[in-house]
Amino acid sequence: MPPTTTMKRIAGELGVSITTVSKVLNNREDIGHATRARVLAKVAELGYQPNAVARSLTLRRTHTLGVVIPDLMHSFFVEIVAGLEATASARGYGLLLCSSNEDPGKERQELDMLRQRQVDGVVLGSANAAGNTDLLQQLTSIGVGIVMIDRDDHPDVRCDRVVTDDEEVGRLATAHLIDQGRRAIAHITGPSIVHAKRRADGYRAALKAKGVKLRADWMVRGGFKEADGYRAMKKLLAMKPRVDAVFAANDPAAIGAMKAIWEARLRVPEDIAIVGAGDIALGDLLRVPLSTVSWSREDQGRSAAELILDRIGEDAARPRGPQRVVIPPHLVARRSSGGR
Amino acid sequence: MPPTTTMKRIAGELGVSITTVSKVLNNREDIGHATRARVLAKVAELGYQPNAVARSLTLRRTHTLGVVIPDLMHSFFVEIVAGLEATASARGYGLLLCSSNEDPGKERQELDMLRQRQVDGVVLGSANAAGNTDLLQQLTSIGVGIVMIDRDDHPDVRCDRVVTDDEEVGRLATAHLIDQGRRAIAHITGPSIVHAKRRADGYRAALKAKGVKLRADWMVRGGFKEADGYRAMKKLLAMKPRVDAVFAANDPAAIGAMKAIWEARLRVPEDIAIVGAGDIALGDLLRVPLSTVSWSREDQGRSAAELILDRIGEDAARPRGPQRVVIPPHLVARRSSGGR
DNA sequence: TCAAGTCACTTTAACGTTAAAGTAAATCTG
DNA sequence: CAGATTTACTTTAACGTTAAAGTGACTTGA
Repeated sequence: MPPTTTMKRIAGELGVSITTVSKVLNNREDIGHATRARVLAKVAELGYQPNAVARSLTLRRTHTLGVVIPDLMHSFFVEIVAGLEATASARGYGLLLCSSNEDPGKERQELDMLRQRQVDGVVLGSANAAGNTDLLQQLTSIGVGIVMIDRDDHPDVRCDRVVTDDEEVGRLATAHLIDQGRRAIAHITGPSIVHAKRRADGYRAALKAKGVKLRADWMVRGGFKEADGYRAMKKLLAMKPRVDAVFAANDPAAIGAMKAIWEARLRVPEDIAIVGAGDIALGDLLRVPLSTVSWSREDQGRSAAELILDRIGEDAARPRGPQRVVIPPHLVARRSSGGR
Repeated sequence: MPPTTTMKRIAGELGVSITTVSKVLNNREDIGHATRARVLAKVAELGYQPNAVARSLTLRRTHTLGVVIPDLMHSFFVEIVAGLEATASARGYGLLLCSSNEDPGKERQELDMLRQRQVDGVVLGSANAAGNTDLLQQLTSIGVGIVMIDRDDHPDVRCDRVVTDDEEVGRLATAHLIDQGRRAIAHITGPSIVHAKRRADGYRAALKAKGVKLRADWMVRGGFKEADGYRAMKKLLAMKPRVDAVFAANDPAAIGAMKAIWEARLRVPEDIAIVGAGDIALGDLLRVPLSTVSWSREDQGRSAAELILDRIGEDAARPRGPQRVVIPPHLVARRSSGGR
């Protein structure tokens, strides 16, 4: 192994002090023309690269963000990470990626690891992490910036948040179905998290706004998985009169619902129109392309990175209160709602 | 901001030397019962956490792997990262994630960044990176381990590799179509990289092995994107007699081919059977579920992590030559091939 | 009983960098 | 032309940790 090139080596070969080399590399003013040139030449000759670890130690800055997401396999989070990566990388920050697998224990462990590694900030995409409030507070207290993605829990943690307008998601989906002339519109709800509840609120609000009847038994308990949507739809199909449209809390649930409809030998959208939410990849390639409510995950990731970097970066303005960025959703009308 | 708890602080409060604290935390033998207990108590009381940056500086080990992939949006690479993450995290290693966007320039920049950050190893998932051989060699020369995923270029770089058996991929797909009774089997090729060429080799080999005629004009130039498959299929549909089966170099191309078939008012698989490769997410939810050849990307990621950690980890055996792990593919028969 | 260990520590130095304070020599100022 | 200022550096200390060498006190062995 060749000896690593350090400032010491450069200084030694030139007969100047290490500090002089450091100053040249940091573009300090108090270095003479000639010396600067000599140092730069040597740096090029030896292919010197600064050691970021040593730098981090003195500067107390790692230029690294920790990213904790619940599930790498879920395209949703990955798209957010893509947005994060683009912004962070452009600003010279690295991303330390962790997966919590929805497990608060693992999440805790990962957060601890990130703290030990002295990351400058943490992006938290976990869907559930009750119980780690203490750690999060501790992190902010030692100056680590935190951004939460699509979460409204941990009210006591002073941090930025980037969220979707979930009520608007429900409103857009439902209003679209009404606009398509449907009047018996059901909702397959998600799990009991704020997230999903707000989508249900939007569903109710849209019906009310347009004066369409809301029947309590048309809101059936579902979930965020395909099987949940399937089961819920089975229940809806058993009711009379039959509903003519369904807004499912997310796309996998909507796909499950479609499967149940086909099994009952009915047609989508002729007999029952379907709208989901989340715009999963390939939704447009399904047997019946799925209408959905979408929002830019890349923007969400980008915003998260910007918030945190503006808070902790060198050019950080004076301290400011917790920010909240809302990413607006929009309707993607495909065939499942008869929208196209 | 509360003062950070360091070994210095602990040593100070107890009136012992910093080294003593360090020894306790590293479970060294030469510390007395009583002292050990006192230190441990203080550590717990102050919630001391070691500073990984300082540790890295002295130990010359960051316990971090760099991961460079071409595209975060592509589920293929993400699944590999998931495999990597699980293994690395379990062994106490962090993952520094970079996206090269298929751009050799950006890749170079990312590799440089990883070097400055003193990562212990690099996992290279980039699809193309001609021109960076020098950097890679330099990295290995300073002791950084490298694993390449699904690549056979850069023959001069001494590193481990984890690849699929692409010829087998082609063989499995083609043999399956033959077994389904098809005899006019076309192949939509991928781009001109070894990867895709080997799949074509497998196609030819399978036909030959089973004595099925191979017509040169049944191999049409495609690509790895949906549009490529669509275009290629258009050409195939213009030929007489019509083919009754197609093996597309990957799933997106297969999906494009199906679209072309439907546009021609033909049926899949009744008129033309289709098999892809790669097993993209949701392939089973398509209008016609897509038959494909799959292999475990998670295993691929896991293997990569194991190879590199066994090479560079503290428990690393004596130096060994470059390893090569082959992940075996298997057929996933769905409806598009009439296989189910 | 005294040299040779052993035990339980401490001291010193180092990892590669930057910040702050120090210092000669050259230059300006009135 | 003496004192103040500027220029172009160097010295010292620090970031938080670990490795290697050192050091007394106490134990062992013949």
